[in-house]
This record gives sequence, structure tokens and C-alpha cells, in this order.
Amino acid sequence: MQRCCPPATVDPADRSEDAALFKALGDPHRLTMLATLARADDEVCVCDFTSALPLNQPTVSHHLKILRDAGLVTWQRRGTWVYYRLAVDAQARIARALDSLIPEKVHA
Amino acid sequence: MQRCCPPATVDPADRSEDAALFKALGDPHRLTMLATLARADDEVCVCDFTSALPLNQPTVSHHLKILRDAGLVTWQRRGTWVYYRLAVDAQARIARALDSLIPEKVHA
DNA sequence: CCTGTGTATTGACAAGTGTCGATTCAGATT
DNA sequence: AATCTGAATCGACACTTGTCAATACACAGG
Repeated sequence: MQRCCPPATVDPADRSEDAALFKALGDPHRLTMLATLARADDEVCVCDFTSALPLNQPTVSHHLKILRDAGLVTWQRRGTWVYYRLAVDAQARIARALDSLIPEKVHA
Repeated sequence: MQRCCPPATVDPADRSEDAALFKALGDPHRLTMLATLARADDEVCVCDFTSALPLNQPTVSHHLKILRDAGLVTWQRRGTWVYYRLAVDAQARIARALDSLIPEKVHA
């Protein structure tokens, strides 16, 4: 029996942070929230999410907390309402994670 | 009490496919496998993963199946060994999902 | 054809996740 | 101060997920 191959080197970098970032993106409702924030290019009131999404208010809050913990959104209370905004570096952070995972080919 | 705001329009697109893609990226070991495949720029034998990762063989197989189901890798049996390769459109598909989520600004 | 080796699949289990009802908290209005 | 409203937190529950031991499968070599 022959050897399987020239032994490939398994990438040693710790990917847990990037995995956590992608995990935060692993729910359709959270993606909808992020897409909404990205397109609003401005604050969005929580009430807009609770009224437009097929989710109860605590569930919306739960998803927003996950996005907050992932550093993808910022929030601000103004009066009774709370407004969320896409983190300025959200796009860049995801893009960087992707490039670190699968570096884009440099075409001659 | 005042109105909360001009009602923001929640993005109506169905994001479940993209969410499934990101979910497949939501585990550090799977990211390590993908990063390895991307850098090998060639096939990698399953045996390299089982020997280098702190996981038992069935668990490695399990993660590879998830990557297969997500269409991120292809595989080929050759003799006793099985070799995995990064899907040619893996980078593009993830990049497209990201751009559809948070469209990159076009700077004047 | 039998045996050995590498990989996929199955079954089981603990831990994590998405969801909701109930409650709590923060501001505003009276 | 009492009350009202919007949002966060808590507790519970069903479902999913990561992991492993045991088993089944595919191919190679005698």
C-alpha cells in the first residue's frame, strides 16, 4: 500500500473568533436585521423589527443581543425607544474574516 | 408621546440560504479545514485532518459532511483514501452573500 | 476470499440555540 | 407618585449541534 500523499500542513491559526462572527450570521432573521440596518444607512427602531418580523418582542431582543455581542451593531436609547445602527466596521470585519479564511487570488 | 420615527422598511428578501452558508462557517474546526484546503490549493487527505485536529475520526467526517452539504468542498475517493478540495466557487459564494447582506459602499 | 486500513454512517448524549410567556426595567405623561 | 409603553431580561421548552464509541462500508494486498 502506498502512502496517502505528501502530508498536507493543517492551518494552525486559531479560528474561534472568526467562527463566532460567522455564527452570529447563521440565522435568517439576524441577516434580515443586518440587511435592514445596512440599507437604512441610519438608525432603525426596535419597534420596526418587532412589527415586521414574524417574531415576538423578546425573540427580537434576543437576536439583537447576539448581534450586539458580536460587535456588529451599536445601539442607543432615546426616550422610550431604542435605536440600532450597523457598526461602522461590520462589513470590513466580515470581509477580513473571509479573506483570512480564503485569501483572494491575486491575478497576475 | 411622539411617534418613534419614520417607519423603516425591513428588508423583505429571504435570507435562509445565506444563513445556512454562514452557519456552515460557524465552527472553528470547520474554518481550520477550509483554511487548510484554501492554502493547500490542492487536495487534502482526510487522514491529515484526523491526525492534526484534536478530534476523533467520526467527528472529522461529520464536519466534512457539513462542508460538503454546504457546497463548500468537493471530494474524491482514490483507493483507500479520500481527498477533499475547496469548491472552486467557495470564495465567490461567501463574498456574494456578504455583498448581498451589506453592499459595499461605492466611493465616488 | 479473507483480512487489514481508512473513511462514512449510526446511535447516544451533553451542551447550545431559537422561541415564547412572564416579568422587570427605563422613560414619558399625567 | 401612579401609570403607561417600549425594550431587555428571565425561565422554560423543544430542537439542533458537536462529540464520541460502535458499526458498516470501500478498497488494497495477500
